Amino acid sequence: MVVDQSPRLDLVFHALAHPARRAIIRQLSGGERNLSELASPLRMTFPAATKHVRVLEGAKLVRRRVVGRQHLCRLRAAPLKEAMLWTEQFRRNWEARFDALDALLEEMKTEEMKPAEQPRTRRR
Amino acid sequence: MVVDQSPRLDLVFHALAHPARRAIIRQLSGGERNLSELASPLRMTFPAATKHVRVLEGAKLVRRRVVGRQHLCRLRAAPLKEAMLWTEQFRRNWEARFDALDALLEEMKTEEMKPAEQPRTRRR
DNA sequence: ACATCATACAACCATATGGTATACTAAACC
DNA sequence: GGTTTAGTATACCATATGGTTGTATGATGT
Repeated sequence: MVVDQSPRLDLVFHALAHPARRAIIRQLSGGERNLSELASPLRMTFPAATKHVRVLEGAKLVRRRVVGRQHLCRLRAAPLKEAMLWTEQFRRNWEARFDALDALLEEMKTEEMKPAEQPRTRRR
Repeated sequence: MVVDQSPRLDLVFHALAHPARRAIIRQLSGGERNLSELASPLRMTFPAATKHVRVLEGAKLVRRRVVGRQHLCRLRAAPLKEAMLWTEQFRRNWEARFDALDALLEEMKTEEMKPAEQPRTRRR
């Protein structure tokens, strides 16, 4: 498992990487919306906005149901949970209180694995 | 604040959207690595790999320091925390036990704010 | 029946992305 | 001093992305 080959995460993170799509998600967190409602606050044409919705659908973040001439979209946040779980793996890397311990363990490991590498001092 | 205009999040989520870059982050979570170490497990040429490292640097997820001819990279996970906090906003949308309450609150809100909108029944 | 509304679809465009190959620079090693 | 070694820089390529305009379709309201 050298390269974390997870096309699902690719799609989800890519979907989140655009402000318009995050704005859509935000709107949908307030409940179901049709495409016009989703598009109107975005400073772009309607087709552009619906393309963003399609990207979100591709990532399984949005589900659409057609009612008459309206396409109602609803947030499916489960993939966000997956994304958050992936991110969560690295929590210890941003928790400051672990920094010193991390540094120590790291130096002990590098010393026994790669004796050539001298222990380094940490800044911050 | 219609469109969540946060270029930082753009960069972070985009950085996470590629398996090679997630693999690099994973490696760096085990401590400092030089570019060759980062590149070797990725099935691509060295220049391609260093481009990915640059993307991570652009998102402030990786910091590089030069020691002799080696470029040592270290994970800066703080931006991951930001990303996780953004995602966290929508936790209630994927927590099943809140679904019924969410639906109720949503219907109450839409009834008082937009009287034209008829309360919709929720599936699932 | 007709106009309007909500949306789709296609063509097109500029730029970004992800990759390659090749040539270059500078430190480390013998 | 010459050869690895580690990494950069440039040019190039195919495809993806994010946007536009214009046209079509089908449901709704009068």
